Amino acid sequence: MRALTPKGAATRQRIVEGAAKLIRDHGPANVGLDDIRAATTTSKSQIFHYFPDGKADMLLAVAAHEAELVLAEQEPYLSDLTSWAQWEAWRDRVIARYAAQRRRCPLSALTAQLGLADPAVEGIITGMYARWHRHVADGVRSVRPDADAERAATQIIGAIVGGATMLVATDDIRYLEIGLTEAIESLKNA
Amino acid sequence: MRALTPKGAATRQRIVEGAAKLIRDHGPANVGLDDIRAATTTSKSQIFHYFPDGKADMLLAVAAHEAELVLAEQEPYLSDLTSWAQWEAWRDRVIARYAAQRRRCPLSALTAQLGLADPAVEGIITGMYARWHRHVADGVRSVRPDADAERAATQIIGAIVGGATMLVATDDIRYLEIGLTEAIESLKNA
DNA sequence: GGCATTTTGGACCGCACAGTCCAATCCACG
DNA sequence: CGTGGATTGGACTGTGCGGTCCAAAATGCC
Repeated sequence: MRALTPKGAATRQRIVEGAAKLIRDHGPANVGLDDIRAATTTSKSQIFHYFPDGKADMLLAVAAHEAELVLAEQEPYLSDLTSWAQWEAWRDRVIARYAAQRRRCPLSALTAQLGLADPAVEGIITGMYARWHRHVADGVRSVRPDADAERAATQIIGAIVGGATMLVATDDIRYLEIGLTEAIESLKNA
Repeated sequence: MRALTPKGAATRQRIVEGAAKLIRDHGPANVGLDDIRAATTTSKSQIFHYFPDGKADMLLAVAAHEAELVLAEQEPYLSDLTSWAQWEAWRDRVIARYAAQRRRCPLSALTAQLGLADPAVEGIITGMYARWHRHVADGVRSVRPDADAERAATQIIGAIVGGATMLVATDDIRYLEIGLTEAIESLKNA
């Protein structure tokens, strides 16, 4: 891929963000290139110009964008889980975020839908979870040096993913609220 | 819908089960009517004969079938969580089951993919979760009469769903193992 | 056995949608 | 300015797939 002029880069960006939003709102299965074209005021040729391998190529960029978003949304807390107060601020931020987005959930769209077919997307997802896991495990170590940090991080992330999945499936936020709260609680009492 | 002769009922059943298996293996998005036709040695007209409203109609039957399966797999333990030994047997059964099916997961296919578009399928799913929740809450009450049974059941089911989702996404069983084990553990120490 | 109904086969239709192509325009740089 | 590459518009193509249709075979019923 040759150099991209500022204008080109902006167009590419507009496509990725527009597509990401559509996919979040309607699910990957219900979003066609024409929808993306319409929502981003671009033309077919632009999509294929910036994503030579077509839709799969673009979905890869969307996945990377969304994976970044999932972690970015949790900052600055996620990188600094060094006190119980920070842990609680993080938990509240996560819950508030998911309560707000409700079913438009980048995490669920990524994990449960985008990653299914394409191994490349799968790689992005596992990478995202690895980074997430590392942050949480670091946090565990700083408040509970004696605990099994890997195990605790696995439990906590599992609770969030379960909560997000149930939120999308049943529109009920309690699975996330209770699951995450209890996971942190059990860490405190370890 | 008029009466169905035994032969007709058998064909209908064959279609539902064949479709369910294909969907479990390849995901709803990657299964077409022709695949189902081929896998069940039926013809297009049979599918539309037994499911007049077409694919959506058939997916509804598949969803009901799979929802039944998810709960049936957990029996006889799920209906009789009256001692810690039963709880542990149930936990082991659930983990073994998911470890065996790995990514071919009826629960995830239902929750994260089938239910997205069709409100009728969504109803089946919420009904399934309601039944599941009731069983688990009953179990909690019988071993921990003092605990908040609704809250505990929510936590436990959330952990399983999270574990199943992560199993599909990353092929890692530990999210389920650890999540479910710790959720039950925290119930014991409540 | 004969009539009605259900069941089955498979050709056919139409559309949605990813992907192609080429000509028109914009822009950087000499 | 003028030239070449980047960018854009949009018509067009091919096809995969859900859905329709009708006629033939099997089955149930009296």
